[in-house]
Amino acid sequence: MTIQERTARPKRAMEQKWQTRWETDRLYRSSVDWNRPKHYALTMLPYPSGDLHMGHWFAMTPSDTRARYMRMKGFNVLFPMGFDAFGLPAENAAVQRGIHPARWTFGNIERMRGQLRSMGAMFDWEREAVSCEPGYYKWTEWFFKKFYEAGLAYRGEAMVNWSPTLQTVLANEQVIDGKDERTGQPVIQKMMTQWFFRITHYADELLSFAGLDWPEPIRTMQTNWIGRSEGARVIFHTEEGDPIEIFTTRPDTLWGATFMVLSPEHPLVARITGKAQREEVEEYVKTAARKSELDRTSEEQEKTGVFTGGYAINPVNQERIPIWIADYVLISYGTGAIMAVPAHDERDFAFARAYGLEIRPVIQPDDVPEGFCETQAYSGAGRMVNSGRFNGAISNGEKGRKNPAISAVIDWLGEQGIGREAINYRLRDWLISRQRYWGSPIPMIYTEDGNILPVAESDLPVVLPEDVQMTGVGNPLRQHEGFVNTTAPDGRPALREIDTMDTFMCSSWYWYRYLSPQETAQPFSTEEAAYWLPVDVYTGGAEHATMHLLYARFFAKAMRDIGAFDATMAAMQARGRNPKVLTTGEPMLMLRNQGQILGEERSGHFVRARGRWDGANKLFADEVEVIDPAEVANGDPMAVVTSGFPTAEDASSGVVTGEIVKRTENLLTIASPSGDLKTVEVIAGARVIIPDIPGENTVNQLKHHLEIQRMSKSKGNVVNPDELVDLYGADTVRAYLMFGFDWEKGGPWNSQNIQGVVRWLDDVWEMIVNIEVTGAGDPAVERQIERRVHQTIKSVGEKLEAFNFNKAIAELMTLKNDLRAAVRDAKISHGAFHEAAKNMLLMMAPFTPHIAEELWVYIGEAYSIHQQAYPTYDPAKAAEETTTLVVMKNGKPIDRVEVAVGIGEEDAKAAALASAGARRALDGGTPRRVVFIAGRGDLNVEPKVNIVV
RNA sequence: GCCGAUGUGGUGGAAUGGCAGACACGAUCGCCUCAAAAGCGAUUGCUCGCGAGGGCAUGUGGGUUCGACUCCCACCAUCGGCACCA
Repeated sequence: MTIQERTARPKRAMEQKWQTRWETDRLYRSSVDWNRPKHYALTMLPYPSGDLHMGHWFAMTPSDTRARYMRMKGFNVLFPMGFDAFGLPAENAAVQRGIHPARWTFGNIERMRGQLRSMGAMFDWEREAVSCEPGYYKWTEWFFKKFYEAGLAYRGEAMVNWSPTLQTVLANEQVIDGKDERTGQPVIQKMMTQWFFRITHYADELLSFAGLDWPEPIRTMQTNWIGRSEGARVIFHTEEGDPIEIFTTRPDTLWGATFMVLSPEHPLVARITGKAQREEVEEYVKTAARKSELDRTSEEQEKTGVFTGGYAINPVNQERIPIWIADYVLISYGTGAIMAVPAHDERDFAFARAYGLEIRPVIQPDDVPEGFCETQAYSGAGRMVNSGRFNGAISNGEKGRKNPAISAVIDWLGEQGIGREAINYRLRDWLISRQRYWGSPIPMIYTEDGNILPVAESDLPVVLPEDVQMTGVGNPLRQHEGFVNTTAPDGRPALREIDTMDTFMCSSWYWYRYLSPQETAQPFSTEEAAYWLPVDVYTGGAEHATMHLLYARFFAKAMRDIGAFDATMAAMQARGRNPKVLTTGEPMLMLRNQGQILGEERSGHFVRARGRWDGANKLFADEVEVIDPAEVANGDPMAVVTSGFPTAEDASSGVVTGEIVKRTENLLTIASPSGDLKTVEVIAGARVIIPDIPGENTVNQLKHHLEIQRMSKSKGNVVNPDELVDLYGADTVRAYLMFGFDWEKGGPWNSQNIQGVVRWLDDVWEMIVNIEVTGAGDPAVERQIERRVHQTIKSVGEKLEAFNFNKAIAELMTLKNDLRAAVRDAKISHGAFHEAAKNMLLMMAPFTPHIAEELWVYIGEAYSIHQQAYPTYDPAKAAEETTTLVVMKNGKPIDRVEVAVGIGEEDAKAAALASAGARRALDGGTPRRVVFIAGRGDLNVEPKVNIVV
């Protein structure tokens, strides 16, 4: 070994050199090649919010690593990228800063393109798609039109958050505590006619995940979201004869219905309300309109409701029962009305108790005495009672037809013409209308004589006009006459639909557009689709579990049913590929979710603020002094700030001490040693002393405490990837994100731990570039290195396939440690070292593509490393000769014995019992039992012997 | 509230029911240096013991098992989603 003159590991310049070269060589352009197996790797596309943040790197670079690995394993890989570019933040920017949504969006996209390139990912930029470009949203509109023509889109009523002040609809996130977040004015719930997609048509199909490798929790969440329940629809009538349809999963309890409850929005409410109750009912309806659905259905809420004065007739026994309204019944679920059976339903029970309504048991459990319904509802099995002809029928606690009582009652309801068997879903149809400007137009027109017609295909896209006034009041499209006024096919004037589409619509089909983003004749190219579809692996955040991923599945099924895949399937057939992968209507075969990167915890400045008290909790400060952490001897800054003051918050002293937990401009919130929060207003011209920062200090330099929470600009806890890339290089940032976290879990950012991957890459560089390996080498050490290389080839591959990026890098670090020890001890020849280094670089290439390429070329191998195959695992070379037999006493290890791999049960037990640890533990006695656990040579699992005493 | 997940050293995290803490960060000590940083070497879950060697430890409390971070039951805490943020 010879130490040469050291060359420091280059970072940004070297990385940019390779990025340019790869781009020039079109290394990552992917094209159809029927002679090679394809792999479509997709990662969720970003919303162009301004800057790429750590979360994007965390989502995309591991996905890139896995895509690169698949490429080295021989797949023809497609790994595209684009922008989900319509949405609310662009409108907010327009209203708040007067910048046009389009300019804001495209400016951000341009910026983010550059940031995405710095990752060194293998994105095929020729396939980039941007959802707010007419070439893209033409097809979003086209899908709407096709769905409409297929009966999958319709007009219906839905509640919106209506701001009377702004004359506009607000998003849920814009409503805080029932008030508009911007103006603080009240927001009401209002019914509005809007466009829906009939996703419920596919409810049953969406419950099937056959052939999909999706995480179990996601499948469970989707199943619960769809919420299929079996039961019956039953028609009650008011005394006046108006029908009220209800859905129940418990028709066997119909005889226990002692009242009905309508949702406050139910259309019959006004009709049945009696004169005496009118005022109270109207007041209640108004109050309910101010509440969110979440509040209304919360079990913690006190059940509220009012009597309408009306009565209904129970069709099974002709009983007259009162009709109430209550906000725990939602108009959007079932029929918006329920029969209330307080004896056998928790919520009905709580309501009946609160308003003194009758509770009548109709299911009698076998082993519980009479009066069992006095303290809580009973929802278990039993015999029907108080139910006329059905008395004695067994209700076995099962749902639907599996319950004999329910089954018998359903049949009887049908015979009597009172009701029928029915299935209800919690899933609601997809409301796609948005009363916003920055979205894809809905290609529909309204004629003078009241017809609603789709825009002709030749007239698509309906282009979003650019010359609008964004004021935050009203809908800008309504005020745009050139947009609103159009002509019907018969030449007469007509009005355009001014609602635009939910942005989930744009993101429900983008992976098809990636196939051919320049295509003008159809949404995607048939030839590309026949080769690449479906997506093989989709990665993204688990927060999209239900909505985006259900919409994506719905879209694929709807596309299938309108024939959008017919040509593609024919082309597949012609190529000898089974088109069945498209007939299932499933867009992605495999799904994996990453966790979230959170902000790093940071303590705030510990300060002494001096000034004048204004009441007990507020101080006007003319001086704020930060305690220098370096001066804190015992590590407790709180003790230092309080020292020297008799009482820290002594009213006469005019001093507040403690940690800044929050700062808004010149208002500080300070947590005092006792834990009390004090407000300190730093007056203009106050002296601010921060020892760390030389010169004159200002209040804006004071740091407040940061909790571990989502990174966001407003919280001031954003870690900027660009700065880290400048400092360490993209390889290091990529590797750290993959090594420092469990990818599926995420976690708080830690700026210290990145040193681990810095040293890893430094060591690899040092070993290959700065040390000349000479000498003969030690055959035993060289054999051991070869063994470790092959074990690592296997484990890194397995771990990457399983998305265990942190474990894969740990394996690579371990291999580096072993190789470095061999080099340091001069136990390896140049040839053996070269072979090991070559394999190690090939394994590193997917993770750290730039340094791998640089060193690959440095050791004299042919460019590019990214066109090489992943090394082949040789079990013979990986095999161990000996292994450690673990001797245990009652499951706890007490000794270890070196034995041959594959040792048999008898030999292992004998060796274990002969060990020093076993003799000590047994102390001459005999074990009660001896258990042998065989080793697994292929998995490097050691054999064990458990001695039970 | 409902649905889903998570909980392991000072920190990030490893462990098909079979050696808990791999791989790292940090810390401590030593080497190098005029010094510092970097680098190199060693130690590092807690605890009793001079030592050999014990005991205790995976959110809490139970259970199953020769053996439980892992499986089951109950509870606590935290995170994601709840239909107009994306």
